[in-house]
Amino acid sequence: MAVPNSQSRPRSATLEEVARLAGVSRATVSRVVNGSPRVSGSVRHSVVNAVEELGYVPNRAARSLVTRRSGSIAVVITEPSGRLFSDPFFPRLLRGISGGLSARDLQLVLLMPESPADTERTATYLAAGHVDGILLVSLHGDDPLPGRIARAGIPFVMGGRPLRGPAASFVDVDNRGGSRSAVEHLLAGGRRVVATIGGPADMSAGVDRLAGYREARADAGLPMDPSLETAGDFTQDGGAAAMERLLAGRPDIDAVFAASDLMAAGAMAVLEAAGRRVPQDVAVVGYDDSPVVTTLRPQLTSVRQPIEEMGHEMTRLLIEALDGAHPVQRPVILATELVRRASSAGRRMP
Amino acid sequence: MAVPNSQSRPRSATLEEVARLAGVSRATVSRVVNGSPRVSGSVRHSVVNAVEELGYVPNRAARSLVTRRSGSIAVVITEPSGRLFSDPFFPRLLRGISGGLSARDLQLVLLMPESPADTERTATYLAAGHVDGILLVSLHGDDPLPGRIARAGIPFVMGGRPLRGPAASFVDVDNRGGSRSAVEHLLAGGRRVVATIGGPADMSAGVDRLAGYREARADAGLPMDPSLETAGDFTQDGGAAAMERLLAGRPDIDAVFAASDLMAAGAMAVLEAAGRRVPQDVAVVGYDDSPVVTTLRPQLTSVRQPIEEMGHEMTRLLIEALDGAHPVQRPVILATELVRRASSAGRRMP
DNA sequence: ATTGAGCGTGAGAGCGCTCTCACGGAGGAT
DNA sequence: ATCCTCCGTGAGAGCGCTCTCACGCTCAAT
Repeated sequence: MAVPNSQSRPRSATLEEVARLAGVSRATVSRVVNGSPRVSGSVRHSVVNAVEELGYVPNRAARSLVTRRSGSIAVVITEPSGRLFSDPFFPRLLRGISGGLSARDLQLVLLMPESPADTERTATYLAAGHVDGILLVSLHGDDPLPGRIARAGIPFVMGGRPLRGPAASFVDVDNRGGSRSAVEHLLAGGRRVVATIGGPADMSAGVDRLAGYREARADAGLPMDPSLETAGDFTQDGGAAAMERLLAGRPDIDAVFAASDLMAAGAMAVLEAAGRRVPQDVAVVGYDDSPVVTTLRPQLTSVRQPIEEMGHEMTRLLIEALDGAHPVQRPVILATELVRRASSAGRRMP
Repeated sequence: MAVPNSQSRPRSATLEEVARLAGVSRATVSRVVNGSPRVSGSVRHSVVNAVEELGYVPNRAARSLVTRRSGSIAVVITEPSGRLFSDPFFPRLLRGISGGLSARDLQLVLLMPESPADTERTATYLAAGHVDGILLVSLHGDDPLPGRIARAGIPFVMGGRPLRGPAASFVDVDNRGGSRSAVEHLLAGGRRVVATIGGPADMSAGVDRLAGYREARADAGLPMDPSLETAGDFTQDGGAAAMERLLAGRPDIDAVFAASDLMAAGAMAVLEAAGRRVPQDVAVVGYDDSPVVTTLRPQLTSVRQPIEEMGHEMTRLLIEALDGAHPVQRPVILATELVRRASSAGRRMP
């Protein structure tokens, strides 16, 4: 058992003490603290003074014991290690989320389950109602969390379109449109053998970006060609391995669209090693427009996603769900933008 | 006022209900749930059954109301935006911290104050005792948080040696030794005009890495030379600007040690633009050994820091402080390792 | 047999807060 | 003058838990 050392720490003032000092009842102090309008000016004033004099801060535990609200929301990032290290996506998303929170006095609790055991613990924790709402990020198809949470009746919002699971609010970027614009750009630049390195097939970001690639080809009258499609795991190593597979099967490739910048970086390294010049021999386009793109040589053309805004929207939707008695489930899709750089310079100059 | 929608959600079972089902008192259920040894086998068994049948999960608010412990610890990252986006340091550190937590049933609360107003809110929140302990990361010299927290008597551990402020436990890497080894490596490779791009002067990581650079020079009989020293802010842009300053003042530079990989990347871009070849004309060494180093051409020699381990150690120290009645203040310094890559290949072959 | 120690269990207080309800007084309508 | 309404305030219950204390039982020591 842990040693109870709480006694040694200074205990802050209680409502009771403030009430005594101000010469009113606990109920009145509570009203003032919580901004109730039903308090006369003079009483409010003396209460405020007492609060300041004692440095009173409400005890959250006591408050949430009766209100059944914790005043905090959880962000759950379910990522089997690896990406969390290298992908700038997460810090940016967190920033957006935390920015959206600033107006409300809500605390952000970050949970990063990795093992199935972690996920189980996390599910229990969440289902126990220890947070008022949940943001789920980086979901894979088979994640049990959305189901568990939905059953427990806790409001939640997902980042990225869920492939399956219960109906719920989510925020996503226009993955399909983004990759479409990337591929259209490559075709417009005179490229004819355009391959793709897709994302994981169990994530909507992977599925949708592949769909956009196929659509752009179809619009240009190009049939689907399995020898030009392969998948990675969004990491640099995964991108390199994918590029090797593509090159082995289709040496005539003259453009590659990778579903993440890191995969594009891996692909470029492999192309370089294989003696292919970028962009002269093979054009490359990435996805994310992460900071890494400017360190690459040549600099990488990439699909920019409004990641901070995505986080911000997620928070907004969740707060809406927290406030409204009627939980409205709705998707929010954010637009992407192709940022052209040297890695995909066209063959024929316009 | 917020709409109270808590009523609509299913309420989980209480101790009372479990006790009734198991035919014992609340106190006994509490003992079982908290693993007290003073319960007979048969009673324990029937309580466990009742707990499972009802899906009982203790209410944290009620528990911490009486125990005066919240069961959570905060990680406070005080970073004026910018770096949080691009620097892989933070996700890695968080991973280490959260890994160190897994044994204990502690929740991680992440706080990222950016503005002074945020910092104020955060200080109030923390001082109110809403968390049992605090991890402070990325502290700048003038941060008011350590003082506030120390005064409130809440256990905390800092990441990185504090430049000033109250005595406290901290975990740091051997910044001085790390940069020493980097500069020694450059000198051993036949470089003679070795410059440095240091970190911010208000952070110990900046101060200590500069000290290591000077020490290595002194050991080699080279005097301190202000024209070879400049400082950046750990970002890529900052590194680029610093490199430009250096090059303008000392065109004869043949090596640069940058106090972060991102600054090294910025420096390399400037060198390239200036027509200097890396490593033939100018050798470059970075610090962090972050994933970005392998995307650079040539690949970047860098000082590897055990960042995950640092997070892990911070958690360990904090838990120690939480458990022990006597808060021992002590520093932990972790070793670094120079990882040699192409960007600093020696001039004379050994 | 008698005492006492020790152990498992229950009763009950109380953590600090919110919220309902009742109450008294002011002020308007009759 | 009487009644009713409304509003500011206080009393008090109770949220779910932990923890102290007391009780009764068993079993060894006398």
